[in-house]
Amino acid sequence: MTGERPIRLAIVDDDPLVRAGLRILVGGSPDIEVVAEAGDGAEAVTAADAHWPDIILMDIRMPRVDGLVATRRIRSREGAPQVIVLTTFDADEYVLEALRGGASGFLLKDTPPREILAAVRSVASGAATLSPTVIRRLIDHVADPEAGTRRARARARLADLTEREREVAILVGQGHSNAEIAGELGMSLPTVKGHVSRLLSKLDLNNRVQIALLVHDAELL
Amino acid sequence: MTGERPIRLAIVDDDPLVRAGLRILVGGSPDIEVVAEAGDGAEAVTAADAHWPDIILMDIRMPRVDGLVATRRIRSREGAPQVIVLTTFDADEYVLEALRGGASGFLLKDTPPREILAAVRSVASGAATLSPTVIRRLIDHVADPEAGTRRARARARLADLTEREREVAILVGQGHSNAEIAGELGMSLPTVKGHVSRLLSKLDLNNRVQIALLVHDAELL
DNA sequence: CGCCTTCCGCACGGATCGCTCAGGATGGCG
DNA sequence: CGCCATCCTGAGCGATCCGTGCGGAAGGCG
Repeated sequence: MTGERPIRLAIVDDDPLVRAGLRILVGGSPDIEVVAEAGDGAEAVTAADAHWPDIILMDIRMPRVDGLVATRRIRSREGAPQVIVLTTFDADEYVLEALRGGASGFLLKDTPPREILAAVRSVASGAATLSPTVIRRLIDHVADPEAGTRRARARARLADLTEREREVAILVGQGHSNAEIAGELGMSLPTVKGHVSRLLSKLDLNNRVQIALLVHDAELL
Repeated sequence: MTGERPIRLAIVDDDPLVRAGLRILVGGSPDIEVVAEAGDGAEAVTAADAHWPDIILMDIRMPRVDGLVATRRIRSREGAPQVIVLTTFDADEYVLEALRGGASGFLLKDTPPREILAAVRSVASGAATLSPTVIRRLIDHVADPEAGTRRARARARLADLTEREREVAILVGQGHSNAEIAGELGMSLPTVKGHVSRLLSKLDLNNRVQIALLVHDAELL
């Protein structure tokens, strides 16, 4: 990697001291070159357009336009630079919002300098880098025990249905009427009714909406 | 960390060669001690009970009981050991299922030996460790633009509803009948019908199931 | 084969849903 | 005040849904 052209880096932080620190940090690495700095999100967007960096180190809490919004704006273009969020706050909302906005990294400011540089290189080569606590947050978020067991329970209840019944249940879950289902599955309307009726009784439900909700909990799409 | 008692490690893989390789790898690290080995998921569960390791390196594809099921079983107990999944396959399903099952690590088998050891130590000290490609997968999953915008779109459609209409919509989304809604909100049955009817027309839908699905997309629970 | 079980299919009736039309209450505006 | 707009409320009626009952096809078993 060091034999290639240097990585073009932009630094975005409202605190001049932080920017200076990062600049000095990068100064020791000939394979990384600081091509732009910005003090808020608005400047960041224009700087990204003007200097086409490979990577942007982005703070979140900044005046005018914050880093999350700036990230989304920058990443919405084709061939946009990669964004690594670098902040003191690892609140769940921030992490998810940043990653959804297109960030490829999320580092806390207590990250050792060496690892910040490593993250820049790693993201430049296509990977993603997150601080350990951020990874933990992300895992907890997808692991969401509630959602997991709800799906499992729903699947269990749907387990001993006939193949035909399951097909009908899924179409009910899509919001189709009995007539539509009849057409879709090639059977008569009263037959569909029969299946729906059996579904209600087997699953101990009161109406088709509850069938639909159960199907969605089971994630049969 | 090296001054403490050694990390108790269990190795679970159906391939004796892989187990041997890992054993030799760990052999060079005095701070890690292999206390158990297992060749399938069932053995893994009993071994975890018998030897209470701190960390388990777990393969996924194994005869009888696979690593995902074994992970879930082991992690369902109090004070269970941490599990690091170590596999060649990084399919989305595997990653999510493993993390939901309680795994604290997910490494691909092409991970350099040094980093496997680092991951063991890191997880032992409470952090989580994922291979870069796995992190990428995880990010893509939470970033899922579809889910994010679906919620946003659903909210937008529900935005210009009356307060009363929204209340009715939510109860429809819970699977309640019109009569139940009437009781719940203290109005007459025909009134509820009127609201539902207006909901269908305003939202351009065909039946109450679709209202329910929209409410759930908007996450109004 | 005869018997049983399970599933699919269908028809009828009562219950529920969904549409249309309309009255009444509130608030803004000239 | 008169007028309009918006919202909540309600009644009548046709369409759809849901429950019950029944017949037929397919498979297991003595």
